[in-house]
Amino acid sequence: MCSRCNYAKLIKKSGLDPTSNRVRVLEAIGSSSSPVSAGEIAAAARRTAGINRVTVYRILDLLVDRGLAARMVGGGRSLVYGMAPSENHPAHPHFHCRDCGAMQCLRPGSLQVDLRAVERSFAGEIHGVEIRLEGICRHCLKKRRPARREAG
Amino acid sequence: MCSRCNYAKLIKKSGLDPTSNRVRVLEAIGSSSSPVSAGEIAAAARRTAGINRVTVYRILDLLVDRGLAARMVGGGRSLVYGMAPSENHPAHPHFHCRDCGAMQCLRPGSLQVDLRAVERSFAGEIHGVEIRLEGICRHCLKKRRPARREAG
DNA sequence: CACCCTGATGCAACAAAGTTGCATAGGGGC
DNA sequence: GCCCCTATGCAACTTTGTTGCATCAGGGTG
Repeated sequence: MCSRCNYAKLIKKSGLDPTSNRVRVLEAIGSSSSPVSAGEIAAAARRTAGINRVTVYRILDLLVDRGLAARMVGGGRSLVYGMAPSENHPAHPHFHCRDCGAMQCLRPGSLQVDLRAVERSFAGEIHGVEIRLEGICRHCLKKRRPARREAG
Repeated sequence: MCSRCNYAKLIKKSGLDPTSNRVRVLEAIGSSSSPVSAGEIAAAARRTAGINRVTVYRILDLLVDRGLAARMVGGGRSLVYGMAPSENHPAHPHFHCRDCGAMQCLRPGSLQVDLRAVERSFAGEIHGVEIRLEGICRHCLKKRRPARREAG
């Protein structure tokens, strides 16, 4: 989503050592236009240098834990990772297409929730919100009704 | 969440045969006060009669596919299942506690989103929305600051 | 009733995803 | 140099989910 982020700085700000592996993992997440799976992250990180599967999992846990990355459901049973909200990566809802399984990030702010109501009635501390839309993306819609104009 | 649901009828309405396994799986989901994992569902269903692991997975896929159940991320990497919105189970947001990992269902309607804005700008078809709050539940808050009154 | 078809289920083997324990390497302080 | 700490790798393992195939129950047809 963003290639001008200083990932090392982000990591440092969260109190972690910005090792090259960590930077590469976060970079893999941040430079993708939509959330990515652990496997894809490992593959991407491996393209620039060797990295072990286990290391990727451990780093992902760290990043999620420190609030640098966000874990969510992809299509089916898979889990995917995206950048957690930060300066260059504003919070945004996600859309999952039931047909092709693709996930996409929606425009930040395209969907607002009013947290104040819950905060009044809910006795815990709220740190974040994740909104996920489910449906059919425009590509799949087009495939389904290819002759819409003629069919009327 | 609800024990007066007629699960068999729900299943039938979706066009599926209400076999006893399917009813038991949906019942396991619907009678839990918070979303449950596939493993827990299998265990619950097994309490009333034998059921195979594979069958549970297959039924879960079916239920999710037919919109009877909803799949979401639990704590960490786990996936959990809850009732999809229906008559007796209105849509509601979920809360996940970072500390204890527990998930809870919030009151239906405690959090509203205005879909119209997205629908105007988004070129796909939206079928559903899932809202997930992340934070610390009140039990864990209490554990963290046990002597709040005295500490001031 | 025998026959056949269909869909649901079970079983076993498999594959993928994630985890654990332990060894090693590198950096900082003594 | 020595010690300690953390990050990483590696191999083995567990858990979770999937596939292929056999079986079984039910429903229709002769």
